[in-house]
Amino acid sequence: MPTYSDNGPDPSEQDTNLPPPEQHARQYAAVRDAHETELIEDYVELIGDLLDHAGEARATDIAARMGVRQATVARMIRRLNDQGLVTNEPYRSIFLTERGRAMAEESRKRHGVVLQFLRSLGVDDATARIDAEGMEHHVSETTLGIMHAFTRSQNKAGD
Amino acid sequence: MPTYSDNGPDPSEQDTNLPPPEQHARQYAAVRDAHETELIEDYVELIGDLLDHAGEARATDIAARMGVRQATVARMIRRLNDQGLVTNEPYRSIFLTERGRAMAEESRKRHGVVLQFLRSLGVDDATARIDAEGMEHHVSETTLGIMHAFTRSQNKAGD
DNA sequence: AAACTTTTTTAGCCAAGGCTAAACTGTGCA
DNA sequence: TGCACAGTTTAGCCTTGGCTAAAAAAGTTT
Ligand SMILES: [Mn+2]
Ligand SMILES: [Mn+2]
Ligand SMILES: [Mn+2]
Ligand SMILES: [Mn+2]
Repeated sequence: MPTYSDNGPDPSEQDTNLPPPEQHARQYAAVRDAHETELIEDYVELIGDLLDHAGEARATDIAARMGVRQATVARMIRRLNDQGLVTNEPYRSIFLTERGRAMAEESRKRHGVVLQFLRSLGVDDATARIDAEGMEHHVSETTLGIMHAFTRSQNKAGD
Repeated sequence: MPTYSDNGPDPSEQDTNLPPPEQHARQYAAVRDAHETELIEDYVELIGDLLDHAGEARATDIAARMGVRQATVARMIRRLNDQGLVTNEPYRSIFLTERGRAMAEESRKRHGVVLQFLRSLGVDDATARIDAEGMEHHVSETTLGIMHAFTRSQNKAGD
């Protein structure tokens, strides 16, 4: 029977106490950082998916899948171009740069790990897809590794 | 050796195929919805925590823990007041309304479930806190329930 | 009591990310 | 060939959530 006496703080206390202010602030700062890159990553990932599955990435399709207006997409494409993630010429389809492809691949992989993890936890597909879309940007490398390992062990057990 | 022939779509295909455009759009819409309420919830939750642990919630402390400037906090407090979540008088401490208390309690609970879940997955405390701060807003009720059940079963197994 | 310090508030700047409306381009069909 | 329609771009509006700077109130010290 384990005791926690000389094993760090009492775990029941760990929940009710606030972390020190600086650590607390770093938590929120990490969330703000994630939100800065989140949309960019989703656009790049989506463009990569469209290129792979539909052969080309048109603004109309991006708008339909993002659920926003074309004007919104047009401005975002300009921003992606400014950041060196896509190449595009007026009235033509959009392509990823080398950097864009790398980001798309990264995002696709991370998104997949989170989605599979939720599925192997027992979450239904539609819900898992919704939750993964938001969660993926807030999962650290550490947690991602643990999720991946968990998924693998689950799938091994159930084959 | 299992076959997937009459068992729905081939699971290996489930990852590489895009969902239909309308479903895809709903995923991103859900993320946008979550982001609309996210900050509000974090403020209300933090104010509740400060009231419980420090006895009062001062703008300075909120700013320090949020990692933002006081001017930013001041404007957010006005917004919370407009939304009927807090009461505040000039140069005095901030209090939660009935609705505010309810939201704080909700958020606190949900945050706790996600944090405990990550811990029981094996994520270290500091990382779990950072990830939970962002993930909590993107976890559906369905997934939350599954996380809670998982945590309970883990803790039962390890006592 | 006066002076100084801290806290709070207000005003105004900026970028991001939604929107509508209108102009422009390109394509396909009569 | 010409024209209509679909797709794209641009201009300009709005809200959110950061920021700085400066004014005003409250609290503390001498
Ligand atoms: Mn994604
Ligand atoms: Mn996403
Ligand atoms: Mn949070
Ligand atoms: Mn988020």
